[in-house]
Amino acid sequence: MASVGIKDVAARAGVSVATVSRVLNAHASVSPAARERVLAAVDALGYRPNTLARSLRTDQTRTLGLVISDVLNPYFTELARSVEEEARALGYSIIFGNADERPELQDHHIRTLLDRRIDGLLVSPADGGSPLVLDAARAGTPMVFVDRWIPGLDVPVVRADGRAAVRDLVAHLYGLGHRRLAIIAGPAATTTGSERVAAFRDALAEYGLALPDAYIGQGDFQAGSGRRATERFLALPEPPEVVFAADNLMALGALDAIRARGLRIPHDIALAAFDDIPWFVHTDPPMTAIAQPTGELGRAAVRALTDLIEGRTPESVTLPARLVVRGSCGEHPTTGTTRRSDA
Amino acid sequence: MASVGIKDVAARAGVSVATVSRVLNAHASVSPAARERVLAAVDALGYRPNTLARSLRTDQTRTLGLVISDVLNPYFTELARSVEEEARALGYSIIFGNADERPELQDHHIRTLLDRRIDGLLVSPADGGSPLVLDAARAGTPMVFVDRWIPGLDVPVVRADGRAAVRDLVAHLYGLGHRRLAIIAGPAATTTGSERVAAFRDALAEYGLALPDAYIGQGDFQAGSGRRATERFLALPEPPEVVFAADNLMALGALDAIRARGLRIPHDIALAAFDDIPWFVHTDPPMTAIAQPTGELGRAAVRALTDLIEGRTPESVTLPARLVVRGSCGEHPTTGTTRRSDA
DNA sequence: CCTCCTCGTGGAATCGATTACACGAGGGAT
DNA sequence: ATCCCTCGTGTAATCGATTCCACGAGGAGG
Repeated sequence: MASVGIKDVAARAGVSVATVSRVLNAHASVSPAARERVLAAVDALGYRPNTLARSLRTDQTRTLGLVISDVLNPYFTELARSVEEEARALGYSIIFGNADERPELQDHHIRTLLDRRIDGLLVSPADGGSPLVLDAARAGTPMVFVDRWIPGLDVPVVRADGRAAVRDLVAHLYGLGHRRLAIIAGPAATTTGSERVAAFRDALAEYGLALPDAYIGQGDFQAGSGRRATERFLALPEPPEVVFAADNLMALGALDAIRARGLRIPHDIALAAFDDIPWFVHTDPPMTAIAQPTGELGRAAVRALTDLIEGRTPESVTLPARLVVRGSCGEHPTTGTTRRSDA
Repeated sequence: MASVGIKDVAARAGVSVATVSRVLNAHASVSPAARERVLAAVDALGYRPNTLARSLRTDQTRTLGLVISDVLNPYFTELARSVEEEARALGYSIIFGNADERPELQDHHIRTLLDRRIDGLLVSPADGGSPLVLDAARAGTPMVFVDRWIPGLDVPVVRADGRAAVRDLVAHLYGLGHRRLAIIAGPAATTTGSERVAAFRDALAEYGLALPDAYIGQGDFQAGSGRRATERFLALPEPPEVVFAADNLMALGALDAIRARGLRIPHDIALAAFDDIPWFVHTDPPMTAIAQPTGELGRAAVRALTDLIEGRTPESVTLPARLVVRGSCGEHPTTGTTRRSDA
């Protein structure tokens, strides 16, 4: 039971704990003979340093916290995966927290992570201004926002810019003859929630199209809200011809609602989504979507955070998203095909 | 910068650190007056106990490790979510590790988790006998297997039994007139990899059907392998009429391959999958799948592990999986519909 | 031969908590 | 009045590492 500690190693190697620590940390001046004996003892005893004790003493954990908005969202799991990968390559571990799009759960995880004395925090804030996040930022906790951010804070932001892609999407829809376009927005308290609506409205304006309030559904980035918003659209006296979901889960909900009504896509109504995921190639019909460079974002975010931690000065990063046209918005008159891009 | 410690609280409250610790841990005998002053000081200073120090001293972290096979697999993210939820309700935190179906990565994470002195480990082993896992189990690390397991170890297992559902699936396929049935298996080193093939073979035998080697594709539970196995099936002189993928990602790969060949489901070939996910309702066509009670499994696994940690004796849990018929295997002659179940 | 570095090493303080033990005050029983 | 508990509290040891400082040995330079 009593796990082996540095003292046991020292005893077996016939040296002091100081020397053991020195060889373990590649510190200066240890004789080859001593090093040899220590290494042998470590090996024989199967010694593993206690990271708790080490971190307590050195005041660093070589651990990063990542609070994502929703584990069930494939976009965020891909992000999480790339974050962990890059962190591992840089010698850090990641501890994840899943906010489930709930601010109080987000705060719970941030609190836990801070209590664990992580070296830095990667957050995709579920709301616009959790006091905890603000405090942590001001208290100097190394922090980087990824995907979403909170304005007015001196915290680097790593994200995708979807404005151009949204413009491309609207052009595509307009070219298909659609005029009544609706959007299912994310929470207004999140940057991605409001920005995507703004980008959509601006793009519509370029075509002389308005975005009436009735065509803005309030969602929360989860499937259920996409379903409800879509049902409301379909119940309108003049329903939209296109529904644009601000993330992939709300698009899933929209699919549910449209299918439940017995309508066909894109014949009866068109659908498009922000965030591209592998399943969109195989939905019925294949989904036109805006793809983010997710892996790049995750890696850039980790690099920014480790820069911050190790005393370098990171920059915010903005990468472009791009439109991937498939069949869910209708056949393109010029090409006569519903499929322009797939796996 | 110097974060506030228990000493600062003690000083401000005019008591000793022992007293502070006692009120914080709801220990016996502290006068109401002292408790009051301590609480006030904690509040005023924004004191948070250092979990590293606490854990070092008490030799417990109230943290569980969960090593999942693949974060990109919706089945495992759902599992992870329910595990975290139940653990939180029980007062534990979860640290995740993603093995990406790679044994060496799995071992990396187990090593890291053990180094962090987690109180217990939840594993879905990516291979049949990592020495690390065996050692940890024998060394008495509280451990529970979930979904997959390693035979011959005295470790509780929480999993779904798919045998009955697989039998139902084969009955369904047979009833539809299919006779040449193929399977894309998971790694033989995993229990789920070999069990699902065995269940499938046994069910076929009940109908007097054989499972030739050529109809067993070797996959690794990831999309790419599903694609390759399917391509091989399709290149056969006598290709199967049905492909049954042993998990949802390989089914995704199979869809890619089938689509790339320009074939139609279920007209040219039928497809079914183990693991049901929300997207399967909307694939083209909707996917017939075997659904596991994922949330139940996660919760049961956490309860088993905490039982183990807290000195109770947990039991292994086996829950039944069930068949969900949709359209991907063909129209049912008696019902004349392709959709029997959806969202 | 003496002095002065450098090198390898060990002793002991330290990180921030928990907790065994000791101790003094106050109250009840005799 | 004395004895003995109980209650509230503080002192100090402890968890397992890292690291400052001191010290002795040995080599180089004068």
